[in-house]
Amino acid sequence: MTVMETTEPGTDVCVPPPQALRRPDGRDQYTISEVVAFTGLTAHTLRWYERIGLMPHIDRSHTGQRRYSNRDLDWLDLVGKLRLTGMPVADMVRYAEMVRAGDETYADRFALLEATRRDVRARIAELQDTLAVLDRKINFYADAGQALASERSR
Amino acid sequence: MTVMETTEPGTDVCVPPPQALRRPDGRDQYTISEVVAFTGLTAHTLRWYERIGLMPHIDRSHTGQRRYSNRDLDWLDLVGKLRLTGMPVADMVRYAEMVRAGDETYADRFALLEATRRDVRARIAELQDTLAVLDRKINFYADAGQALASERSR
DNA sequence: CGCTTGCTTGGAGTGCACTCCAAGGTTTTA
DNA sequence: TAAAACCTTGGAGTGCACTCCAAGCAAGCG
Repeated sequence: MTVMETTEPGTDVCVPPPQALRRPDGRDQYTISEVVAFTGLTAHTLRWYERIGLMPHIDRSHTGQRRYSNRDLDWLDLVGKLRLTGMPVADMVRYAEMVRAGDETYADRFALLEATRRDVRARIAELQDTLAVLDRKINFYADAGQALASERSR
Repeated sequence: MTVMETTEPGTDVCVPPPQALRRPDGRDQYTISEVVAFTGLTAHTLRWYERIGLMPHIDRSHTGQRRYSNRDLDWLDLVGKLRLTGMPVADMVRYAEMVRAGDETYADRFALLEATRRDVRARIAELQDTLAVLDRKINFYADAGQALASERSR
């Protein structure tokens, strides 16, 4: 009875989304469920993105169903990337608004992208720092494990 | 009258925490507000970490106030690093429980650290991918900005 | 035609990680 | 010694990013 539109929550142990399904080009009209398959987002989330102004206007079929274009999918790709950087959705909405506003926002958009790039570089540096800590700790655990093992066998 | 224990929310535009104040060694007793200064966490968060089992038992003064040790600060450093990786607090709690449980959890802890390292590497790769996208977009914007500027001056 | 599957809406609910509050006891500074 | 700053608790509140629900319309198939 109920709509089954979640992406299976069972077996997502080591698989990302199933390669996020490359979209077949040659078409420029996709239903929401196709977009779900391409992006790994849920239909809920896609509609929510639209409500909060994160999406441009999405075409509709004659019966009112959403028809996403390749352009829309490109935008969703960018949104996905920005999401990975930890950028708040509200900031992305502001960016989307600037895009809609047109040419006079070029400078601001440019600045926002550069600031984001700076943040991403900083986050990469932090993560590499963390990686170093993990490496040290893992080596320590490996050694300690050795010690424990030899103690046990003694 | 009220407790003033937030770290000033006004001017945090480009400063991280104020270098997170290196702790002066030679001591092994710190009040909660000193720990706030060292870690950049709020006192609220420190107490919350304790409630949920993320901290080992923290010493108390004879009147019941918390006295953090260097060991505790080291643990908070690790927690901070893990937090940067996006590890959920619940997972950190599980790790803390394993540490408390002792030797028989060595293998599990080792595995958890290695899995985390794998995740961190993956996230770094994602971010570098995103960086590439941003670079391309920024170059595009720079060119388009040039075009606009020359158009305006025409 | 009926059945299944898919899409629509606004609004309410969820989970996470804090964040704050009130009311009171403690410690430090003047 | 008095005022100011700091610490304690349990429980309630906040903000974000979804996530779900009910009720209903629509499309394809045997």
